[in-house]
Amino acid sequence: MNTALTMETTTEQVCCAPSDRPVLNAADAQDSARILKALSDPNRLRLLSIVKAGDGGEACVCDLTEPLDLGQPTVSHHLKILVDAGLLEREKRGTWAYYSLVPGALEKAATIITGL
Amino acid sequence: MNTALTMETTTEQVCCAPSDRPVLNAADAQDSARILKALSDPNRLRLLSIVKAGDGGEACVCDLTEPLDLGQPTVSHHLKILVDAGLLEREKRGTWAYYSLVPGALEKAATIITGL
DNA sequence: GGGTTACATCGACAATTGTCAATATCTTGG
DNA sequence: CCAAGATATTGACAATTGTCGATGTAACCC
Repeated sequence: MNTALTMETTTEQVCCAPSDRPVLNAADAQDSARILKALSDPNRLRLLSIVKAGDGGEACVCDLTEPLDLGQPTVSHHLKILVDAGLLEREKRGTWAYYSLVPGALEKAATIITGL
Repeated sequence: MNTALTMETTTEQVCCAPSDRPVLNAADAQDSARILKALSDPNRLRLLSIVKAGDGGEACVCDLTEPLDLGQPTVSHHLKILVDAGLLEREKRGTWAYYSLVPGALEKAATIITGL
């Protein structure tokens, strides 16, 4: 919303002087939050874990529906969120859709946190 | 945290170890998701960034309300979520409440992601 | 004590989210 | 082409979330 973060020269320093160090701006924060929001659901974390541990680092939806005890549309929905966040990639082979981790995506997501 | 303590006695490694791989179970997933959920909001990310960049690694609410363009109750609400998640700690000095990062908390949160 | 300041809590509200049932789409096999 | 299977999409719903205004609380100052 407010992309204009103009620093007005206020002379009142009642509490503690804020230091002008590099601070996450609103736009970058929204970008980072979108990725972390995809990681903030327990079922999606389990999906990533199962995919990562899967044979060949991939898994199809039929392998993911059962261990999570969720309906198939719900699993597809979560997978879509993870793909949109750039964490998973989808490859369709025949009737099945295989999901695998995007290389380096999890490390990049972790860097968002440590690099705050 | 590392549950891989099964030091196998020089047995032959099969290339495709079948079923029981270390996959995140439901309880751990919920724990991890709670921490990551606290990090999944852009304003909370900015709060952490401002606190981290603040003088002495801390900041009081009066320094946090203005740059986020949020009301004071909303900032307090976000700060409570971050404290409950174990990411921030609160210290009251006089009238002011100073928030600072819990040492190692961000790194631990990042490990949740990379260690999936 | 009374007023002011800094922060927390409460109650309400709209927006978002996670889930499912139903349906659509797409691929393979007969 | 038709049937069956795997996955995606849609629509609906309850639950959660982010935000604000009003109020409560606690510490400081006159």
